[in-house]
Amino acid sequence: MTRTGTGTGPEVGTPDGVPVETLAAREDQTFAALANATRREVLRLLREQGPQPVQALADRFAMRRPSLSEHLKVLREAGLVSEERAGRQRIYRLEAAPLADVQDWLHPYERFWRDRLKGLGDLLDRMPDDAET
Amino acid sequence: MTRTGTGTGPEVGTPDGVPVETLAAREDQTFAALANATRREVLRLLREQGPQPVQALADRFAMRRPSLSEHLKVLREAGLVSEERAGRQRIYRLEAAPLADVQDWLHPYERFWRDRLKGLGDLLDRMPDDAET
DNA sequence: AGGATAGGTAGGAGATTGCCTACACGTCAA
DNA sequence: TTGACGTGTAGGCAATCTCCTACCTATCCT
Repeated sequence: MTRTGTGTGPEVGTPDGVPVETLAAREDQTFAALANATRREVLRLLREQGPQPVQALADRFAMRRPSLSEHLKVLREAGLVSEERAGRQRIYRLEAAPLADVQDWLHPYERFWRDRLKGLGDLLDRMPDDAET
Repeated sequence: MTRTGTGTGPEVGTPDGVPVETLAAREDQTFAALANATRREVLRLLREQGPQPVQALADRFAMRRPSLSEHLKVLREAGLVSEERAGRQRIYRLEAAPLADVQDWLHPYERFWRDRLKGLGDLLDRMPDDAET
């Protein structure tokens, strides 16, 4: 797969000057990290019970510790967790910033389910996103 | 991997009586569908340009039509799109309801990035989710 | 009826994922 | 210092993903 952008424009960058390639890659990494139930569960544990060392997390899963370590690596590289070294332990902490990007991603879809639930959603199909009044 | 729930409780069902297994499976399907950049782009196209037949969508991607058909199948089975037959065409339409579930999933994380951006996020680490007030 | 158009399905190849067991490395305690 | 502890990494293996090229079915037009 080559084109992940609009599929049309030249697409050199954003208004901020941030290369789109980077943004798209980060988005991809975030969604990929969230695609796994174990990793989502790790995020939940860190959220509900605060920062924890690896073994405490591993105890909650039916898999060997090295496997969980790999999941933590994916989360770390996606920026969804951070690690702090404390003696021979590494304390993992939730870093929710990338989830804010997911919420931003969701935003333009919001009116679709809100309007539809109010029963007047079919209008949307004749009035697409880029044709606002 | 066996446990995708809390990792602790008996977890027989929800307050609504809906089996948790079904909910977790649906969540998994949704996140898995969103894990692919092509599929996210399809959703964006349907959102910005309204319902379209398969070929119109396929024209936007650097891949063969059958491959896109498979992506549409994934999206369909995740409930993110619906198809309506019109002659020999099949019009695909965005169905955003599962995205509302994603937003619900995001909610408990929200205060993490909001508070942290305000610079007082470290408090959260001493006051985890299930210890409110 | 016969050809063209729209799109789903089958089956296969190559890459990626997710698990495992072994092992390496740094830290702490005796 | 020596051994135990806490984690990450290497390498292997089976399953899944994502793309492809046929191929099939259904609809429309002449």
